[in-house]
Amino acid sequence: MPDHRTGGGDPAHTLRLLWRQTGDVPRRGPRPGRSLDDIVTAAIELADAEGLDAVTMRALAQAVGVAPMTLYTYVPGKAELLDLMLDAIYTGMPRPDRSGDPWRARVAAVAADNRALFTAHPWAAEVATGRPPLGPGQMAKYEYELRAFDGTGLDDVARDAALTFVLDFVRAGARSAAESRSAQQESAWTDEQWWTANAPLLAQVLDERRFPTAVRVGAAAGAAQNAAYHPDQAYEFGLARVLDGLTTLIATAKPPQ
Amino acid sequence: MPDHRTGGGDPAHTLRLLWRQTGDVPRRGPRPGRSLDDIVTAAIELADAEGLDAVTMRALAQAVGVAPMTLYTYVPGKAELLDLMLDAIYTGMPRPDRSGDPWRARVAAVAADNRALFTAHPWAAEVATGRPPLGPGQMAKYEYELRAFDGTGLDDVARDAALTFVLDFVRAGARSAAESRSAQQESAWTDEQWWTANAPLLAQVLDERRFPTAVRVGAAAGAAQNAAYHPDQAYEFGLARVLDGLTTLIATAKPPQ
DNA sequence: ATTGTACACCGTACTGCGTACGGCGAATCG
DNA sequence: CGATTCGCCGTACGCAGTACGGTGTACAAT
Repeated sequence: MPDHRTGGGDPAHTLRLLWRQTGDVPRRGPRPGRSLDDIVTAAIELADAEGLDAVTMRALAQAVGVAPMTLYTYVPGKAELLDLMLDAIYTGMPRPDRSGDPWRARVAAVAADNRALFTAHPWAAEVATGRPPLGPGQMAKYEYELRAFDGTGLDDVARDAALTFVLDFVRAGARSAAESRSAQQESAWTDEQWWTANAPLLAQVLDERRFPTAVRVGAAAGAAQNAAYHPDQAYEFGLARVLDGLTTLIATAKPPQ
Repeated sequence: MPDHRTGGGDPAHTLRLLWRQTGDVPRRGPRPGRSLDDIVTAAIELADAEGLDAVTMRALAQAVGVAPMTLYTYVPGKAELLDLMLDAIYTGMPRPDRSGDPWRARVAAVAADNRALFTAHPWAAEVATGRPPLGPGQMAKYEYELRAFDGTGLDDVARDAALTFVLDFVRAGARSAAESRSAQQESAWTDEQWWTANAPLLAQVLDERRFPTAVRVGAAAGAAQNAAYHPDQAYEFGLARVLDGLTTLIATAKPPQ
C-alpha cells in the first residue's frame, strides 16, 4: 500500500485545477498538444489496468505520448494529479433518485455504490483521503450520500458521523482486497498459496494446548473462507452489523410515532 | 501511507525467525556483535519516534551501530523485519482475565486495547496484515481476543467474523490518524491549516444552491470537530454502532433464556 | 515584415530507497 | 597449523519524483 494521498499539493493551485472551466483566455506561444483531461484519463486507465504503483510519471508520459518532464506543464506534480484522478471517478458515480426507498435501503445502496467504485477502480481504496479532493465530484458525492439519511431524525453532526462510519467500513474492506491484490502481484505468491505454504510449517511450532481457541476457530474460519469468496463474506457480515448499529441509533433518535 | 506489508518474505524463513528459540548450537566463525532482538527493538523504537518511513535500512543500521549491509546478516530483508516488529508489539499487549465481565464490556476492552496499541505504535496501523505475522505474539493475541466472545452463542465462523469486524473498525480509525500525522509531517501543513486555507477558496467556487445539504452539514460537522478532538469522536460514535450491531446479531443467535 | 516574448517541450542530473555481489579478516575445527 | 565458516561491509545498480535550464514555436506589438 503506497503512501499515496490526496490534498498533497498547494491548495489554491489544486482547487483551480479541480474547478477548471473550459472557456479560457487566448494564450501566447505554441498550443498544448494534449489537454489536462487527456492526462487524467490516461492516468486513471493506467491505474485501473496496472495499479497505482504503475502510475509513475515516466510510465504516464509514455502512455500519453510525451516526455516525462512534459507532464509538469499540465500538472504541478503527482500530488495534484491524484486529486484530479479521484475527483474524476467521483464525478462518474451513479446518483439515481432513491427518495422513495426507506433509509436502510438507501444507505445500503450508498455502500454498494462505493463498493462498486472500488471494484472498478481498486487503486482508489489505497489513497488516503483525510484531505479530500474538494472538487465538483467530491461535493456531488457528499451531497448525494448525505441525502440517504433524510427522514432518519439524525441531526447534521450525527448525519456526517453516520456517513463517515459507513464509508470507512466499505473502504476498509476495499483496502484489504487491494492489499491482497498488490501482495500477490509483488510476491508472486497467491494468498492461498501463501497460506498452504505456511500451514504445515505452522503446525510444527503451534501448540494446540497453548492456543486451543485460536487453532479451532482458525481452522473453521479457514474452511469457511475456502468454500466461498472471502472478501464478499466479510462485506456481507459487516454491512449487516453496520446497518443494525445505525438502526439502533435511529430508533433512539426518532421514537416510532 | 507506504506500501508496507507483513508476510512479504519467504514463509519458511519468516516462521523460523518468528518462533526462534534462544538455545542455539555452537557456531563457527566470529560471534555476532548484536542479537536479532537488538535489531527488532531498535526498529520499533525508530518507528515509534519517527514513523515507519524513517525505518530505512540505512537509518536502522546507524541506530544499531553497524553498516547498512550488516543488517542482512540478521534479517533476510525488510519484509521479514516488519513481521518481526509487529509480532513483537503483539507479544507486549496486556491480556488481563476479563472472564467475569459481560461480553460487551470484553469486546469494548479488546477494541480499547487495540486502540492503545495503535496509539503507542502508530506505524502499526499502516501495515497491511492480510498475511499476518504467524508468530507467538499474533497467536496469543488471536486466542485472547476470540475469548471475548465466549458465551455469546456465536459459532466459530461468526466469532472470527465478528472479531475481524471489530478489529478492522479500530484499525480504520487508527489509519486515518496515522495518515493525518504523516500528511502533516510531509506537507508542513497542519490539517487545520489546510482546511482554513481551502475554506475561502472553496467558498468562491461552491454553489450553495447546487449542494445545499453538503454545505450545511459540512459546516456543522466542521464546527463540531473543532470543538472536540475529531478522531476520538469518530471512534466513540463508531464503537457504539459496532457494539449495537453485534448486540442485534447476538440477540438473534441466542434468544434470552 | 520583423522583433520580442511567453510558453510547450524535454534532456540531464540529483537524492534516496532496497539490496545483489564480492572481498576481507577473525574465530573455530580437523 | 592450514582450511573453513561466517560476521562484516564498500561499492554499485535500478527506479522513484522532479529541479533546472535550454530550445524552438507561435502569437503580439510595432
